[in-house]
Amino acid sequence: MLTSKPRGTNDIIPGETELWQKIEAIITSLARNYGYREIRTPIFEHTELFLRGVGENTDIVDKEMYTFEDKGGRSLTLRPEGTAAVARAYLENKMYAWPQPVKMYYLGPMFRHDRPQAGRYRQFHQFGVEIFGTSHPASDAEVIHLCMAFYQLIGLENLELHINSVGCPQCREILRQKLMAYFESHRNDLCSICRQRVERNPLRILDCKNKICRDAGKDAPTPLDCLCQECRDHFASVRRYLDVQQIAYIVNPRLVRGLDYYTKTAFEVIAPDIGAQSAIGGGGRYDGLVETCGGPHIPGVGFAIGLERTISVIRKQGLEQETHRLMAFVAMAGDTEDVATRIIYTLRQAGVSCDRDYIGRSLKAQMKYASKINAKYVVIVGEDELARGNVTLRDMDTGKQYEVELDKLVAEIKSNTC
RNA sequence: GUGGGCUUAGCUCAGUUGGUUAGAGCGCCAGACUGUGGAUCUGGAGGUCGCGGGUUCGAGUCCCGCCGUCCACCCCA
Repeated sequence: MLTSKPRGTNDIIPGETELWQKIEAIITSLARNYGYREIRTPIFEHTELFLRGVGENTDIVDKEMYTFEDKGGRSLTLRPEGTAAVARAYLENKMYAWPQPVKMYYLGPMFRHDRPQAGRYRQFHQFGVEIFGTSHPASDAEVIHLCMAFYQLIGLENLELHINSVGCPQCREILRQKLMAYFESHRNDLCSICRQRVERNPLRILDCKNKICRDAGKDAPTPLDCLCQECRDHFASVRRYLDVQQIAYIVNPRLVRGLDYYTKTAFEVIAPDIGAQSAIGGGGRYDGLVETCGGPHIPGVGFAIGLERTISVIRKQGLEQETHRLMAFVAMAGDTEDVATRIIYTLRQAGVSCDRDYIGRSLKAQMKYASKINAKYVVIVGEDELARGNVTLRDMDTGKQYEVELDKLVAEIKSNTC
């Protein structure tokens, strides 16, 4: 259909872009404030990057990638997330030779071929940050702090920060063994889906929403039970930093993140009341990722925030602010278009936003239109006033109006608004 | 990929047991003694009833398929 957008995509139209721009402005200044610099990577990458970076057994790679062949027969994929590409760019641009750590942020569209629903789209937008080159727990905490600071600046309330540690690969393997053994003996108490998970992905049984599985998994080992000493210390340290920064969090031993590259710290921000897809942001540490992409062993930590979901919370909580209004509408009464045109030019030069009628409306209709577009002032350029060297300035909020000399118009509007 | 709901004007929705030219509210455009918005009143424009089949003398209405959309599952932002 010529008149319908591809499934799961969205037009962001006037009336909405204002909010996006505001969020983008917050992101830019916030990231700079924390010492992050922007990176812009391609919208598509070699498919291989995501296969290895994100993990072949993840759902993202398994069934959600927009993969296509270019004319040279190369397999390319629209990026389903940001971290793998940033890791690639880190290596390709030899950033390991830069002063470490390297702190970067990105902002842009991601693509996943999912079935759309509330809070889930095939093209959606993420704001994310990455720190490469340090495994210091303070960097985990900083990333979490930055994440929460973003929501705070946006004005969101009632968010839950869940944190956990999924350990290093060694801890994870121990956990896997323990879980398989545990759920093997509780197999009959699981839902049909989780029964299949026992061998395939026992970790996910932990956060199954089914009550039966919750009960069955009540005494199951969690990642926290299997941490090695190093991972245990790291997690404790991250928590201390969070405490020092007075960030409220919930330790959720059942928090398991879906992407293969996560190690140690994992966190997720939950917003109740926006439907089933309530995770508005999440992240964690990925010490193995750069190595997986063919580089040296370089630790990393970061997060990604879903902008559509964030906006959904903004709307739910009634936080949308009024947009910038047009300062002046220049209305014409009689044969005054030449003068009006010059006035518009002068106003715009002076930084006063203004507009005019283009379809030959009557003065009344021009007033009506000015009112509808919520202009602050109407400048009435009429023959009578012009004879006196004046125009009429009408305040559309108060309804008061008076004549102003032509060359004092800009100053008059500016003095009233500043 | 799986399941369920929904599809009539720009938007929200009516539309009788199937029966002539498919309606309302809001919005849009205009008018109410010709230079003044919001209120009120009046008028106007705007619909292949999502698409394709089928049943019927006759389908917006009943049946089937498809598309789209919404919600949920899986999973994730």
